[in-house]
Amino acid sequence: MNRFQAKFDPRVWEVVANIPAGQVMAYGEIARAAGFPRYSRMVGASMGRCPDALPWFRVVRSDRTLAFEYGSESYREQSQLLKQEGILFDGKKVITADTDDNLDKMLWGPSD
DNA sequence: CCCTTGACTATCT
DNA sequence: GAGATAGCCAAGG
Repeated sequence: MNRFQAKFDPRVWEVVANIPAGQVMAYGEIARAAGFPRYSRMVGASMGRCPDALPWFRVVRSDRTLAFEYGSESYREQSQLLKQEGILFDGKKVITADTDDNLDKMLWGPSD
């Protein structure tokens, strides 16, 4: 087991694994959904060592840009995978079916 | 124990 | 809208 399994990870794993295809989620959103409101950086740190099974490419920044440097190899890999999921790009930003807050409701139900 | 670093975020200029 | 700042938590040197 790698460092991914440290402390809070199991929930993060679940949340990330449950991101629907064609949708993306921000680090902070994942952290919050997993029950760790301020752990966006920890999520990112863990994602860096995540197993292949995790759909890491569905994880983006809060502004919906990719976390990698624009044009880098990782960036292109992620963008390509996202495109395969049907996600389009608006320059550096990904375009999803809607905003990420509806994803929150998809996962946890319309609580409001 | 102090400092740096990191797939972050919100806020201010 | 882009760049700079401050807050944030954990891990490693």
